[in-house]
Amino acid sequence: MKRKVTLKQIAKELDVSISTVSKSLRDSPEISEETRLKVQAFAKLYNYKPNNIALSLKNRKTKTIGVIIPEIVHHFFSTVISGVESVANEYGYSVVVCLSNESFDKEVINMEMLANGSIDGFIMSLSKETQFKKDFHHINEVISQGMPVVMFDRITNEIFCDKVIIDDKQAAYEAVSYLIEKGRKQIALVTTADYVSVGKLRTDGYMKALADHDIAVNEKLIIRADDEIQCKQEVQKLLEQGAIDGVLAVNELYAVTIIKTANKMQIAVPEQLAVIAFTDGIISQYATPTITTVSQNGIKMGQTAAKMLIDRLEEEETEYSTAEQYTTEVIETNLIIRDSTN
Amino acid sequence: MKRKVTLKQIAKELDVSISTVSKSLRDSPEISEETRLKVQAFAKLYNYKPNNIALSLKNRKTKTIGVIIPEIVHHFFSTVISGVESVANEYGYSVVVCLSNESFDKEVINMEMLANGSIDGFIMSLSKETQFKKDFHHINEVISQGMPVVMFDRITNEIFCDKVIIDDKQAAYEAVSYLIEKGRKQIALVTTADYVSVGKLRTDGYMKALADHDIAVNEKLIIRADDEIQCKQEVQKLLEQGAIDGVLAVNELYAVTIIKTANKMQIAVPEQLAVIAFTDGIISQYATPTITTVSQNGIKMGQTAAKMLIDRLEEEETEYSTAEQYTTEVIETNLIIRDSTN
DNA sequence: AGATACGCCGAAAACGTTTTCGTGTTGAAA
DNA sequence: TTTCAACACGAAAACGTTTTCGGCGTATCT
Repeated sequence: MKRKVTLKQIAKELDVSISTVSKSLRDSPEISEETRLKVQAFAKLYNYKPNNIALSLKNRKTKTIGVIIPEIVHHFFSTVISGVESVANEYGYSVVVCLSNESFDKEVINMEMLANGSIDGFIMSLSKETQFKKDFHHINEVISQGMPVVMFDRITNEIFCDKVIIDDKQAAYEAVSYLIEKGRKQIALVTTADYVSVGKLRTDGYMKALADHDIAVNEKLIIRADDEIQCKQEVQKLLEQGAIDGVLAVNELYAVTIIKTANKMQIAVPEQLAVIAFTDGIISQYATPTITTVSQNGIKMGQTAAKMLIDRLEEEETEYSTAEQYTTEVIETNLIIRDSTN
Repeated sequence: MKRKVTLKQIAKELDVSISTVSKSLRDSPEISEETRLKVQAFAKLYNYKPNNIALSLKNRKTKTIGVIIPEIVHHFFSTVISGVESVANEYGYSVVVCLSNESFDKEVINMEMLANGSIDGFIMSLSKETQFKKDFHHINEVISQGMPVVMFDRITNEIFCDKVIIDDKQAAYEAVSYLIEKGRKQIALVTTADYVSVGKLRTDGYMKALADHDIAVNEKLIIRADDEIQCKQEVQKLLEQGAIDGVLAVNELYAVTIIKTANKMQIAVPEQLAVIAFTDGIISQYATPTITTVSQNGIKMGQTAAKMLIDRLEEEETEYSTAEQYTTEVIETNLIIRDSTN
């Protein structure tokens, strides 16, 4: 078991100073070619690699990005991580992932843990509980310490930082409009509680689409479901009443639940009921019928967020940071037409 | 923008030495109560938190676990991460995730990057390319430097380290046996190339089940598909010949592809074709019909791997490490019966 | 009174780097 | 021969901690 070799050991072995070794390895012109080559050869032989921790301490930067998300077992969030990871790596950054499990406390703990020197900046999406409590002190804390934060998807306007989102309202608007154009007249919206930021926006888009097409909003057709069971029950009621011929579900799980419910009631999808889901994921691609979705492009969100954060980090370096202007990038969505609409 | 406060700053402010501050904050009995309380109050006021990097450098350990997986946009791997994260957090460890994207080179680069002091140990699953090349020098490298490695799921016997796997052979055996018990006689196996370690084992289990039930193995019923398109084509051929009434697919995607193919050919699942998939994930739960699966319990795999690694790390601490015995934990699988079998 | 003990605190080393500055040697120019 | 620049290298500080050791002042014991 040969431990990692350090500059000091090389120096001692070669009977030169640590400085000489360091300079040699960094090809400093201060060092004679003879010494330089000798040191380099020795270092290569012993497979010397500089210690990241020591570098981090010295440079006061870690080249690491912290990502905090509510859940990783969630196709959307994994795609975001995937996107973050790709551009982070491209720029020589590592990624550390922490999960809040939708819990405020865990979100706070994780942030504090990472904020103490472990990372250079954050990319995060708020937990449900945080959105509910509207308590963002932990985020303001790290920002005020000069650590850049980029929020994505589940954001809040109460925090000033860079953000990347999709235009939830517009996306919902387009989805509902599509249903209307296809001749649907009684369109339900199945969403989550309003305190989840995206839920509210999607509801707004739904309403606007109806209004623009001169369809009256029927509050009974707006279902706020906490889980799939509730979703199923509520939708079943509406279907029994023959009250709907189209539905926009706020996520894939709800959409597939709705389709299954309809099937069980001998209601054909898409003939009698057209379904569109937010969040394009695996399920929509493999459900029967395949589901028309609003694609969120998590990869691109992740890539954009990472790029914004890294720009912020490198800009800081050059201390030009009078440009304290935060920006919000909007990632375009698009409707992926599949078999659950016609 | 108030930068994080350090011991040095507190010391200067309070006109004591750095040592005194450090000791006060760690409740050392060396320090008088008066000084101690004064320092603690001041530290609390300025929200002092020790710098992790400095601690890592001093203690030569980072309290961080490195996880390298082939893909994160994959339900199984995300559940594993989720499991790792939960027990890591419980023991005060962070998790940094790197993706190999099934590429050997990226796997090597990521490992070398993390191995230089960034983490205390690895949890990893081999990329396809690595399994194909059978080049494990990068893993042996870190192990020989005294860094513990735990491999899970996609492992190799050529590396000596702790491992956590499922009994792929046994699981396949049980799945096929179940099909046979349900009266299926012509059972196909749809798998991947044999160099993927789990592929080989599952094939073995399939063969053994047939043999134990006195059914001759028909090589034509063993399909090695590189992707879903190939899977579809091959299965379609078999179905046209009426050659099969049951199938074990090595993953969910293949299973759902097979079901869709059958549906299109007016072949009823499960009546005319029973389907079982390896890897219980989202798709199986929401496909139509829902799919009977071999559950892999990624969460538990992750938890077990994390526990093994942490045990290894803390054991090292006490330098009792004569126990250089590596163990392999086998996570039990179970068949989740759904609607694709009867 | 002198020796001893103890309470309280600071200096310094260590972790592994990078970098600035200083210093000794050499050779050439004056 | 003196002066000076160029060259090659080393010492030391710095990043932020923890911890060992030593020291000083006061109180206690003989």
